[in-house]
Amino acid sequence: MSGIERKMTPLAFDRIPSPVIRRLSLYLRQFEVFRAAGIMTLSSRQLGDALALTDVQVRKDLACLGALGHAGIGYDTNELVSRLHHVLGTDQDWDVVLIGAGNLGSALASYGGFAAKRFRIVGIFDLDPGLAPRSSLDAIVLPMERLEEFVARHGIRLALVAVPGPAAQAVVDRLSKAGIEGVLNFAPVTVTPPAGVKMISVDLAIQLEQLAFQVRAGK
Amino acid sequence: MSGIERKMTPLAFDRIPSPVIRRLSLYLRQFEVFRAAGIMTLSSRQLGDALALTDVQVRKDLACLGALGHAGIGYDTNELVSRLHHVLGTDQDWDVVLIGAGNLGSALASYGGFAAKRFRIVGIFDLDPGLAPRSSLDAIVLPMERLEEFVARHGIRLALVAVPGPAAQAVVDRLSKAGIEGVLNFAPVTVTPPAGVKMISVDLAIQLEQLAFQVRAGK
DNA sequence: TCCTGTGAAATGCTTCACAGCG
DNA sequence: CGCTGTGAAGCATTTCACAGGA
Repeated sequence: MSGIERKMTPLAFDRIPSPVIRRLSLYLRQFEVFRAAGIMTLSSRQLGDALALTDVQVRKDLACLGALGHAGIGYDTNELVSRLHHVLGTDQDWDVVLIGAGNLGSALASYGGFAAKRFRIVGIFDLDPGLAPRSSLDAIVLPMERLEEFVARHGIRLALVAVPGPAAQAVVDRLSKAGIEGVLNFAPVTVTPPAGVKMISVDLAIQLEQLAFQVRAGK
Repeated sequence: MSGIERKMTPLAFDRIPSPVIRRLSLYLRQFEVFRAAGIMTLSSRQLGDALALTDVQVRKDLACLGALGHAGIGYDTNELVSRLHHVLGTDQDWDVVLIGAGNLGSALASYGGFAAKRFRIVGIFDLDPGLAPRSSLDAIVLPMERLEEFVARHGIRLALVAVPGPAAQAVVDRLSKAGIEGVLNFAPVTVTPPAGVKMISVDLAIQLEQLAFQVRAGK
């Protein structure tokens, strides 16, 4: 297959059901594991076993990207990795700003997992720019006043928000005005995304609470 | 349980649909916000507006806890807060161990949000116990050898795993043998939970990837 | 035979429409 | 009236069953 590469048509991404999109990231992660192990081809069954999904579900999901499987063989590891990166948007570099250089913020700043997916934290902002969060940071902590200019100058579209809860909504509103289009919010409060801004919120305490529920329910 | 209050029947928690359970944590967080503002009663409409959900969905969800609303009035803030805490399991203290005292691990150790929900990190374990992660920690970093004894002695049921990806599966297996029943995993790999262990995984890079997708798709 | 892809059935969740209470 | 609770309808997602290629 792939003489020179397959077509990479944009496809109708907006019609992929969101449960599928969430799983695509898992497929990608898993394909990369198998590829690193030198496995060139993978069946929907193998992939499903690894991720605790059925083989049919894997096939239905991957079919959303177009017919990429090979009957009798499975899916080509390299092909799927690049296809999934393309669909998910990680076939390009993304510059990101981080707001908040406290405990969580500095952990995010030095977290290696982002760089592995081509996300680069190019600016860190905090009310107190004196905070030198941790040892080796790629970026320096800047005062909030510099935010708008920095975002505009670098054409940044994504932001990580790791500020205290009470500050979060105002920060997100300000980011929106500065031109940010996507926010990954770690503040443990409900934040209403301004028009035109996509937001995903991760509340660590809520995740633990959900786990406690499952453990108690034996579910 | 407690004299006056409502009955707090266990109900059939295991039949609450999981999308509902995820939202219950959001309702709880929101009820607490309104309660802190001195608001004693809340309608499904108000709650829905705050969380970008329809009023019907809020009512259907809360109906899973039994008929707690008051027609013409709404839901009693105090009543719902304690009911939700009871259902979700945060009406009791949970002792938690943390495995991994690197960047993310030490941020988790000093994250205030857990304590606010009555989760207490009582032990931190790392291959390198010399790591004194950050300033004021409630717990000291212990060597991995002490894990089993510690978990057994304190009767701990929940663990946070913030170790490097390649170590995660082995750590989770070991935690399971030590008696842990629930794992909140931050390692960016697929981990298969041992029998009898509930697991929730949070992959920060995947969240950012999902956000990038949404931004690019304009969806 | 081992595999993918896909209509069709089954399931689960959300939304609608409305009965009923304070 | 305003607001809850709920059967029924409407949608979305998952699972089933099977056709067909290598």
